Amino acid sequence: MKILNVAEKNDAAKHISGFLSGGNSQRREGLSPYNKIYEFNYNFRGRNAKMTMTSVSGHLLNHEFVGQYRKWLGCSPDALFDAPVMKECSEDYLKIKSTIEREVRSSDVLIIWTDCDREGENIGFEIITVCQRIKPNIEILRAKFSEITSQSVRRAMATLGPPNKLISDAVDVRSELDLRIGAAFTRFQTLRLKRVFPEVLANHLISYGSCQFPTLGFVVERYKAVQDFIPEPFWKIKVVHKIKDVSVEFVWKRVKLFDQPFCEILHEKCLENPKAVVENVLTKPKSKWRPLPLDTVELEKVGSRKLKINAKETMRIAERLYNQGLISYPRTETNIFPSGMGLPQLVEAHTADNNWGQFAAKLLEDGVNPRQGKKSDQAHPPIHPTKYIDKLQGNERKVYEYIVRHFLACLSKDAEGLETTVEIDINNEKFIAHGLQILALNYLEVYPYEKWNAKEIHEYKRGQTFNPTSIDLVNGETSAPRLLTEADLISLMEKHGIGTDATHAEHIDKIKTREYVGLLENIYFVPGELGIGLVEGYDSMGFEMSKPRLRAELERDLQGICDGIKDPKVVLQEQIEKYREVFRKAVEQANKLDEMLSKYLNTQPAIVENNTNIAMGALPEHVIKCSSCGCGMVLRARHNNTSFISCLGYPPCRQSIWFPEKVIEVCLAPDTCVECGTDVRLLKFKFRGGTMAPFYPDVYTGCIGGCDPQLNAMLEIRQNVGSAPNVTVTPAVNNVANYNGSNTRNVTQNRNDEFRNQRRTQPTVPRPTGPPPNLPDGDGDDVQCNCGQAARRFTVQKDTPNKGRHFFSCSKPQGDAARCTFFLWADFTDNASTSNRNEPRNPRPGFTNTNYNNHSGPSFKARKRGNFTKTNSVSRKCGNCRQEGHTRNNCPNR
DNA sequence: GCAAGGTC
Repeated sequence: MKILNVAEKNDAAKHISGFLSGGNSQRREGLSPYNKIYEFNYNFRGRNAKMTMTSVSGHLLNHEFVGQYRKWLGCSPDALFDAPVMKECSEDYLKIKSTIEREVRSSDVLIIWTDCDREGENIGFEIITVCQRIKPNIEILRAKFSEITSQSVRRAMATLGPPNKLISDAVDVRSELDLRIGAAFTRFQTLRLKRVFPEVLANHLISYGSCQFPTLGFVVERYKAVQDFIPEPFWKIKVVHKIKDVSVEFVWKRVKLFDQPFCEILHEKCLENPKAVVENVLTKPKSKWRPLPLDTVELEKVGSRKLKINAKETMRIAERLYNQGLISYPRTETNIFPSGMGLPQLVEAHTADNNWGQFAAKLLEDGVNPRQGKKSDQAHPPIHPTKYIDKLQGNERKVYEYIVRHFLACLSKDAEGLETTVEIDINNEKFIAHGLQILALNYLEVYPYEKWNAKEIHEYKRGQTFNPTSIDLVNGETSAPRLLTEADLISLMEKHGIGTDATHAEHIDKIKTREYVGLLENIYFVPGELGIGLVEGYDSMGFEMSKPRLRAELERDLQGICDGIKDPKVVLQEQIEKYREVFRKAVEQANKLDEMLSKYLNTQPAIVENNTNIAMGALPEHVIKCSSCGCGMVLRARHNNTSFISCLGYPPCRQSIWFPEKVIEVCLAPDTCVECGTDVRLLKFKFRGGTMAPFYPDVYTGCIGGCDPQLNAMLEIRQNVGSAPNVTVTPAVNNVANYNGSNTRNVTQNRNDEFRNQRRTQPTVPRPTGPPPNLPDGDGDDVQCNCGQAARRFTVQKDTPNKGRHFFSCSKPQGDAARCTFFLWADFTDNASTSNRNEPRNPRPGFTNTNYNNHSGPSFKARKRGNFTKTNSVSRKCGNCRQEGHTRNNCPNR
């Protein structure tokens, strides 16, 4: 028994196989240099199994538009709400995919070890998709683990279960929506605004994204709050009691008042009888808590706030440290150390350091005592050092040192102090003062990023009275809020669920790159003209494009999908419709965007029309669904006026159907095929005279969807077999068949019913389709080939839909130079009474790779035999019974 | 030339 295990990343594969094998796994190379293969033996369900463990690197497949929809001018941006999308493997990950495809061939079971979060479940299904294409019946199991420790992975092996499709579906919905909405608005904005403001925005990419826009929105909102702020004067009473050098300030319990005369009266009252009476003295222990184990968001915030390294750069450095094996995985939401982490050993490694070594040693003596948070992503432990090093420089050193100090601090003890609170009364006005005495710094000794200042206070006793040194009326005014720092922005994103811990820094970086925002004094975020113009432009239309609400609503729907309450198809469609409507109105009111941007860019807008047709032609209609990837296939013309059908999934999907030279013209007929369904459009052909079998008139409307194998054979329809496309049709939530939207579907359906009724009452071209006669290969009865000799009967041997079917061909051996290219299906000559039109023998051939004979030789007309001439004349013989006086359409022998 | 989400 062989079991293929696939983890989300190499690091996880390495550790999981290490734990499962007891450290006895063998490593070998995969096709991707970054994703190794680990092998070991394992007792699985009481049997000795050979375990193979490899990994992906995050998502293996990505949603992409297909064909011309990828091109910016290939379609109108609003078409992107319906355009076919597929999940495909990007170039960079082909080697990973190939490794998995290779390994699964010899495997009996597939175990998914991706991270146990939503994205992980989806990545799991991507792996499953790839594996099932190679091995459709492979048994699939999901390992669920909350951390990568020996105990946890063994428990996961003991509790294997099915993967959760609901969770994966939710991610697919999110991913498809992000693509459709992002691309539609980005193209619309960019293409329009470059024409409206050619001097300023000609070379700008003006992107929209469901995370980047709310992030921009936070910056604009705070900036406007600062701009719009109107200071308000206030007044308060301040009491100071100074003895020698120590000055104690008592704060008014009313804090401050905005009513000056009232405040003056209270102040006067205090001055009338200024004796302070101590009403209460309370001294109690106070601690300052050590930090929680470090997660990504905290690292980014501290990087920005304390180390003065922006979040993106902090993460880049952290990744580098991780890749050198110096720290644990830096993208984690976990702030709880799992049991069995071996924390003392990790601390031990730092005892030799000149700066924090002593602290580490003392920590070991006292015993580690990790503070426990409440968050776990069930995949990664908190960020911690995994190896000691003292040779780092610059920012790498700063980040590493912070991670080490944070690690030691969170395992240490809270700082301890004594806080004294003194409450006094001056003629019925209450005041309060605090003092702080620090007893033990504890974690603060190793954690210079936080301060805790002692505050001296005199000794007071309850009931004591004293005369304050001063009782002053102080005035001030309220001040505007601060502009946002990067740390503030990350906090807001986290609070509103914008992005993930792994992507906050990227969204912030993106709005900087797009010039939507800039930095003031290198710290504070301010919107640029473009950023504020866009936000206010959409605001003026009444859309909350830059507010977090839309994303939060989607998040609720996604949770509903995960919980099995909501249908992913419905959620996807509802969201698409919602944004399609917003898009439609945005296009309608695009001048508001122009006006707002004009104000901020200080440039007059050029007048452009309000539509989305920005240099793109009409979209081609689908002929048929691609048998390989499920996208639509469309009719295209070559330079030499010949036609072919190609998949919209090109280039990843290279399926195509080439028509032979006998087809002079081909175009779409108005109807779809009643037998093959609404996915298949009828085609109107014009054939070169005499090149087709007799019952096909020169102008013929037919179906290549599979219900008419004769037609397919005569048109030499075959699959262009290239490399297997690296595509997967988007499952469940989208397919090409319904891409025209519900209204169009109904119309098509109605039209189709009409056509079906017509076909019931009107004779149409019959198709000799019955089962192949059970004949031995041999002489061709009275059938002659183009050489004028008796043709030989053969049977299709290849494993195709035509397998077992008989055909006639030249009797000379293959390779003989004199051999002619004659080809004729035997059932063309059989009595059609054996056929059953309602049960086509090739229900959906899917353009198989049958190597039909080459028809480029002499035409049927040139190799005329009595019963194979054009049939569009009543003087010729019937294609069905070969009698004269009628055609196949009205053959009495059918 | 587009999103957001994973990760060497």
